[in-house]
Amino acid sequence: MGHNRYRLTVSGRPTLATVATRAGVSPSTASLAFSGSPRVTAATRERVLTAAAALGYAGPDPIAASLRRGRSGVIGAVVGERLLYAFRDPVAIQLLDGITEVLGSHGVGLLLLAGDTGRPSTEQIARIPLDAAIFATCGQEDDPALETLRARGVPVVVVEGPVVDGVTLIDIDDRRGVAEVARLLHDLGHRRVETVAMPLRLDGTRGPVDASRRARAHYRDVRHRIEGVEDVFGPVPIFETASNAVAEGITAGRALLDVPAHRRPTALVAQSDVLAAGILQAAAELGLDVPGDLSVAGFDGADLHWLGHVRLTTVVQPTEVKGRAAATAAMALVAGDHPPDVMLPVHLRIGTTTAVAP
Amino acid sequence: MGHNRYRLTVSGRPTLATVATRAGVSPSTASLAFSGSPRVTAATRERVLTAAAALGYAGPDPIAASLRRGRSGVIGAVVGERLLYAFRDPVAIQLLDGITEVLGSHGVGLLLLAGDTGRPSTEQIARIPLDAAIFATCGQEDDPALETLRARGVPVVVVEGPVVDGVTLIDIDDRRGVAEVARLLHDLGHRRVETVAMPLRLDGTRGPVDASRRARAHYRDVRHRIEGVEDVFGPVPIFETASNAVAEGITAGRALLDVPAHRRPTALVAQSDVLAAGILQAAAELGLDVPGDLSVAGFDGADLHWLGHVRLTTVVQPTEVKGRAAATAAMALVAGDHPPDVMLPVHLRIGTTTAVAP
DNA sequence: TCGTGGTATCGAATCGATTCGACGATACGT
DNA sequence: ACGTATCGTCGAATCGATTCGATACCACGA
Repeated sequence: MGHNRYRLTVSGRPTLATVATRAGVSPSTASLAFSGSPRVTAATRERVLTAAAALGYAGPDPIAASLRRGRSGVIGAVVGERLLYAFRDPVAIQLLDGITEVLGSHGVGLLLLAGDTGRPSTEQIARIPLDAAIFATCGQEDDPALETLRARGVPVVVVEGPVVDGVTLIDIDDRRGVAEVARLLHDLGHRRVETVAMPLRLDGTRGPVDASRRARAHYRDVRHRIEGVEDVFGPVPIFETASNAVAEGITAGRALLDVPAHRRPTALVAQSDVLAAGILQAAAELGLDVPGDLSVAGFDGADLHWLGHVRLTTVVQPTEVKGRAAATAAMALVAGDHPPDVMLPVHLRIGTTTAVAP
Repeated sequence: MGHNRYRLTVSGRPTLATVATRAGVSPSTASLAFSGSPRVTAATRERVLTAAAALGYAGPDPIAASLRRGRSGVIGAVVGERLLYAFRDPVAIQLLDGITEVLGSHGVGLLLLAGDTGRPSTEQIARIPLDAAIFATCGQEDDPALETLRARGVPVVVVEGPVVDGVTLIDIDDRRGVAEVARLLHDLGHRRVETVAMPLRLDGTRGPVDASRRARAHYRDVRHRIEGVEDVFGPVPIFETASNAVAEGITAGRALLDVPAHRRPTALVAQSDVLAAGILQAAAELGLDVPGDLSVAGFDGADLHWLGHVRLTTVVQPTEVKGRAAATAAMALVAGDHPPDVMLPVHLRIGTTTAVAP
């Protein structure tokens, strides 16, 4: 038999060099064979593959290939909260679904960056090889994780997050969408309207929002959805929830609806369908008829399968498209391109939860 | 200034060698400084860190470190279905939450391996550097992805999946749990009992299960949950759903309950809380009183926040613990250990959906 | 027969860090 | 003052593949 001209692994699993030697070719050729390059003869490729099979070699080590290629095939999705909470949000799930759809078709994997403290640990970001990161459900402004990633040279895509230089933004027209629903309510004669907001900051605060609190809001989309209401009604009372969850919607609903009828709002604009669902539940508890006594509108167009036959009036956003756009932008960044920001349209969907003011 | 004794990167981002040169130390020392080794003086570490800051070097490249260390810091979670469906399952989410809790504390990331075809693509598995993989919500027997992973030498943990040699199994006592709930129903006088099963295979089949279909079941837990009922009642009719979703529970409920009263079961044992929730909805539609006319039991102990005040009788499994156990086992495998299989206990939780037979 | 063009394969450099054993210097004990 | 620990730093090998430019080979035409 031929002597070994290439360094072989001392022990353990075979490497490409082992396979090459066994097939009687150079490592370079073996590599070409595995990558399916047309520069290698079918016969040679066959020999290499046979040798690999004989040695139990399952293909080039992804880590080594990553180093050489300069990319790992992993893209991170930053979901600020711990998984359990983040994934109670049907919008988050659908967004990630859209992302994986695109990434999967490129053979790239999606890695979840979560943190019970609200941020993924810097340690994690430092240790894990990421080709790019997508800020999915946590577009907090002034995010330290975003800074860390950029310092490492990891390209970043932000979904409905802060406007940062050099970061691709995938956005929807929150403000116009909410304004449309507000316009609808106004046309229906509503004048006592309040809005139930998603958290302005992740500090567990819950309750009416004053000017100073509002000025310190961390999330651009939350601000825009407030402004949309104000575009039609001018200043309205804002009730902030501690998280985007049904239970929070219930709490908010009870707080706002369990008051004397003359002070009770005739319509509530929730910043998400999940919150709206909670409000509906609170209204039912209090014996209020929707939409007879109260109109309720949401945002997202999520399919809340547990809502039963109620069709929520809402602003439908193309969540899955948003996810695909984010992933596509991320892939472009990895390829060295400079994808443009994306602004996606939203549209009003009128359901059975809004009617003329009582 | 000193001449460069170490090879520096020709252009682009600085490397550890660049930093080392600037700090006037060797690359080895710089590496030690970054890893926080006690073998390096505080003063030296300071010099290195200062040099790094000056150069805009954010720390060692994770890919290169991965190659040298032989691990990537990424663990894959195989969720068979596409994300959108997999994450409608509250149990899956809670399981993943438990997993990330442990992984996060080790600075390791969780990568989702999904596939709308039902399996993650082999291509993906080949390209992405994985230290280990956890089969989370798809313990299908004879899974090609499992084979691929093992061929690549990726350690595998299976949650409630097939029994495979050399693969760590995290299991719960499905059969005993279901038997307990069946015993309860039996003691309550129920004799016409049927069971609503999760998919036996992922082929979209829905309806009564005959012997041949049952023999071709792909999932061990599904089989065990059937056997648990049979342990008490002997052979019972089995209705298979096409997926573990509320809508499927509704469909099953309608099929089984919309029949003449004398043929209608007095109790239904669902293989999951999600399916049970659907059954409850179907029963309500048909005007059946639960638990007056019909007793319903589930499995999982998931918190279905949309169920309202109904407390489902169910078999509670420690889902989050299961996730933590899986992640812990995965970490052990990465470290070269041979973690033992784990069998977790379950317990019956009696709610308001079961009562004496009518 | 020799030159030329095209092609399949090969060599060697390279990606960027980690780690182990070696080495020099300092401190200490006698 | 000299031998010996101790401690901090350094050299060099190594992880395993990819890729570009070079080379060897073959066929073909003049």
